[in-house]
Amino acid sequence: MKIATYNINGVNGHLPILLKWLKESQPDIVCLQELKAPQEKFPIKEITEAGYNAVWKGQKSWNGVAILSKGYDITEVQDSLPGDDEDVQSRYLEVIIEKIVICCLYIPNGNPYPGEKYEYKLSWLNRLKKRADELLDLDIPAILIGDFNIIPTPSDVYKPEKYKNDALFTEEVRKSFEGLVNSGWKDSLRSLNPDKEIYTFWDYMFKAYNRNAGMRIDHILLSPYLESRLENVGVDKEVRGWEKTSDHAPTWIKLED
Amino acid sequence: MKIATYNINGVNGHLPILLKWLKESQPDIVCLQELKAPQEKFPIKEITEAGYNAVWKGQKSWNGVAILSKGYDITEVQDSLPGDDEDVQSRYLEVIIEKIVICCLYIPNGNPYPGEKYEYKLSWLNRLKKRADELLDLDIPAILIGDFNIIPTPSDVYKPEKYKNDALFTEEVRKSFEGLVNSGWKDSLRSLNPDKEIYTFWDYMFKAYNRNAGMRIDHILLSPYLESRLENVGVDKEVRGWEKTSDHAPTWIKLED
DNA sequence: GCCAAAGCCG
DNA sequence: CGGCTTTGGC
Repeated sequence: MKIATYNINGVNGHLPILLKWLKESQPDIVCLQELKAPQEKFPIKEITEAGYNAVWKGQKSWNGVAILSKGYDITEVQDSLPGDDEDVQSRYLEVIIEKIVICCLYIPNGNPYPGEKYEYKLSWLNRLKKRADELLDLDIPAILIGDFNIIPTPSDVYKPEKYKNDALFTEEVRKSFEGLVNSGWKDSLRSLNPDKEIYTFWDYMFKAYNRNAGMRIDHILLSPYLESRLENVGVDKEVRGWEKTSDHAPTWIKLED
Repeated sequence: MKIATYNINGVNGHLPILLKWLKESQPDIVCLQELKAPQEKFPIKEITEAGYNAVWKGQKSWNGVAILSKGYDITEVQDSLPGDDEDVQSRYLEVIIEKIVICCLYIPNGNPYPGEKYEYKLSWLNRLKKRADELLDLDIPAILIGDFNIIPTPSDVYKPEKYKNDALFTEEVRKSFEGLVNSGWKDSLRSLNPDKEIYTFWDYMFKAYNRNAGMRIDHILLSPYLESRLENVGVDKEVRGWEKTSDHAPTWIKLED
C-alpha cells in the first residue's frame, strides 16, 4: 500500500498537476494540504473520475486538507485538531482506512519569528503532541503525515545557517519534532535513508529548484505498530520540475499489505 | 500588403494567442488595442522574435495601443489624439509605414449611456473627426484602423433592438461614424461585402461566440487615395474560438503593393 | 514566485 | 466572463 502526502498549493490551480501525478504514481492513499479552496469548490468530480474517493475540509483562500483513497473506504474521525474550539483554520483531518488511523496535518508555518503566528504554531504543536500521545496509548497502526513546516535537522536544508531565526527551524520547533520521534513515532523517510539528502520543498522564488535550494518539511511518521511493515519511501522530486506545479513534491511510503 | 487590427484584451495575458495568430496569418502590419500593460511591460522581446518591430503606447491596467510591422520601418507621428492635453488615456497611435499614415484607434466604449464616459466618447469622436479631416486635406494614403466601439448599422449586430440605449449604438455615435464615411473614408470591410454578416466581437459572457451573438465594432477606414488598392478583406473568426483568447477577432485588409 | 480573493472594467 | 491590480500568505 502506497501512502503519499502532497502540499498541492491550490487544488484547483494545480488540478492538472495533481491528476497527472495520480495517474503516474498510483498512490493508494493521498493526504493533500493547502487546498486553498472553500468546502464547495473542492474538485470532487475530477478526483472521482481519476478513481479516488475523498474526504476534505476546505477553507476560503488558505489552508484546507483532504484525504484521497483508491478503493478503500474512508471513515472520518476528526476534521479539526482537538484542544481549541476557537481555532477555525482547516489544518487537520483524521480518518481510518484499512484499520490505520491517518492524520493529515498542515502545521502552521509560524513565520515571522517571533510573533503571534509563531505562538500559534507552538500551541498547535502542543495540541498535536497530546493527540499523538493518545494515539500511541491506543497501541494501533497510525500515521502522522503532511506538511509539518519543520526542518528536523541541519541536514534537512540546503543552508542551515540561513534559517537560524526561521520558524521552520527554531530550537523549540525542532525539539517538538524530536519529541514525537522520541515518544515512538518513526520518521520513515529518514529511517530508511540515514545519510541521504532528502528535500520535499523548494521555494518558487529565486529559482530555488534549479539551485536545489530545498528543504525537508513534509514528513510521514509511523506508530510503532507499523514500523515492521515499512517497505520503501520516496520523494517524487521530478514533479516539482513540471510546469505550473506546486512548490512541494509528493512524498510517499510503501507499506507491506 | 496585409494590414490587420486586433483588440488583444491583455497583450501579456493573451501573448500565446497573439504569437500563434501572427505565425499563421503573417500580417505585414498589425494594430493592437487594449494592451492592458504599462509601457515597460510590453512584450517586445517575444514580438521581435516573431519577426516584428513595434511602437507602442502603454498604460497600467487599461487601454494601450501598439503598431507592429514585419520588415517595414515605422515612423511614429503621434502617440495621442490631438485636441486635449488633459486626456491621459492611451488610445491613439499614428505612424507612417511605407508612405501610408496609419492611425491605430481604441475609441472609448462610452457605457453607461448616458453619463460622463459617454460624454468622453463623444468628445473623443469630435477630436478624431478633426484629425481625420486634416488627413483627408493632405490627400495622402491614410488608414483609420482599430476598435471603434461603434456598431455602424443594425446589420452589424445580432440583435439591434437590445442595443437601443447602448453607447456603441446610439444615434449620435452612429452618425459620427457615418460622418467619417461621408467625408471620404471608405469602410473597407462593408464596401467589399455589402450584404454579408460581419462580426468582429463576441462577448465572453453567456457563450456569445457559440450563439454567434456578435457585433462589428472593429473597422478599417481608407482615405480615397487607397481605395483603388483594396484587394481583399476578412475577419479571422476562428481565432475567437481558440482557448484563452481575446473577445475580439483579428480583422484585416489586403492592399495591392 | 505563485496562489486565491475582491474590485474595476468592458 | 475574463482580463488587470492589490492584498495577504508562504
